[in-house]
Amino acid sequence: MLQVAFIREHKDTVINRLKKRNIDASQMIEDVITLDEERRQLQTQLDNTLAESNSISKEIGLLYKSGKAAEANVLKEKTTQLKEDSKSLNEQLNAKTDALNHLLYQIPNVPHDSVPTGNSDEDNEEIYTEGDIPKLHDNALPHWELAKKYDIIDFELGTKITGAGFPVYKGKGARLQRALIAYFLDKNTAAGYTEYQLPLLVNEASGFGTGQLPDKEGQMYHVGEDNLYLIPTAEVPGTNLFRDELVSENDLPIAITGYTPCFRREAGSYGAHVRGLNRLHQFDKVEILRVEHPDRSYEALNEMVDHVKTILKELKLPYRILRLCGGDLGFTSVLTYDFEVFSTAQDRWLEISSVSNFETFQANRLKLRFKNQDGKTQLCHTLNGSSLALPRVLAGILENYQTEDGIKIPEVLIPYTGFDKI
RNA sequence: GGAGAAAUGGCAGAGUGGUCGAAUGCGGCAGUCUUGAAAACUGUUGAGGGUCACACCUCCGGGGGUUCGAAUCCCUCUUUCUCCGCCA
Repeated sequence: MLQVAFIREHKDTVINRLKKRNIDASQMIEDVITLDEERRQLQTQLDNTLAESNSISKEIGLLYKSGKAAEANVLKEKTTQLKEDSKSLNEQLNAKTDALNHLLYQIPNVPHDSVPTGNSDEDNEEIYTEGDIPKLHDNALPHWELAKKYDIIDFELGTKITGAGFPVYKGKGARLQRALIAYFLDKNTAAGYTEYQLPLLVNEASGFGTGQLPDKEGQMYHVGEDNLYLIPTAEVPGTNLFRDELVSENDLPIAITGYTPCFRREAGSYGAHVRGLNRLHQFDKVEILRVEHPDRSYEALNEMVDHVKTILKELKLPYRILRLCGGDLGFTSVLTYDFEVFSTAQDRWLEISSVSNFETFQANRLKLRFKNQDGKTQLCHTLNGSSLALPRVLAGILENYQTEDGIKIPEVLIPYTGFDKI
């Protein structure tokens, strides 16, 4: 969430930048400022009341010590009113703080200056393309047909044992998945990211820390009995590693990577665009995640983009990079680059990676800070990106690498699969 | 799952009703010494709110209570450790 002090000092910038998301936040921003002022007033009143009551208590202690019990008892009566006052002030303060926070949770992050204004994915800005779109033979198939033809992914079996959106990978399909995971992790660790294996279920505090809670609980699977959530992305456990941490400036940057399955309810998504591997309830993803000094978080963002580029280049998949417009930008993000692979058989672009800088938006909630050279504590910047999401990369490989007599395996993956063709 | 013990600053660890935001050690930072470093010595060093700056307020696992006053007493939750049971 945004910092109140920042809102107070940059009111107009905040309102103007939020217009990029097509929202008029002026009323909310005014309300935040008013609530915060009221909150601080109450805080001061409460502090003064407590200060008075503290000093009387000290006096009482001294009087008892010197045997003046009668005088002490007179003072005791004075504290009764103070106690009532502080109790009521405290209740008011809590109510005010809750109202302020409730409002702050509803305000999305302030988009970067370079983010284009816009409503939908049509307004995203294409900033880079690479790779040739292959010319496929006449009988080229979309990946869900290929999956059936070569018996490598079984969607019906998944539906039987769990439900739609839980595919079963078989034989060379399963092996190709494992190869991709290992390949991605190897690329990420070679680039300096430390590999982590993270819990797949998280508690409420973690969901809250990365912004899935409150409000978006409907998107996560919930284990009611233990009040745990299945992670929708490794971002949740990965970022929460640093919740309530005060790191040293020398510890920065922190760069981690992890493979996890991801679970998303995707309530309300149906239709042709969710066929096959395009949208699933359970899928695999390798994530990269960084905690950065505020001065170099954009440099880090570019490094992450370059890193993903080299992977796609090695896989020889045609892709493009988009700068997301305000309307398509995630709630917590300042600036996001989406990577899309061209699916030749479906004749459409498939999103396979999303690389974002959140600046202090997550760190503020997480209380993830570092001590700067002046000894002051300061919020870190957090960033993350997929490197990469499996199903659509798999779909891209299957569709773009198909030939009349089988699907070729990208060269860099052969050491991992142990075969060069499906 | 049963029984017992514990949770204190970046870490370790003292503190059982008032002058305790908290001894001490380690670590960090600054300095002295040194060609430089190490060692030694000296000083300094928790977080949040608030203020122009002070003052002041809050925080000793979370929440609640007793008391004029709580790190300290009571209730409750969570977590950790030890023993027993179960188990990949």
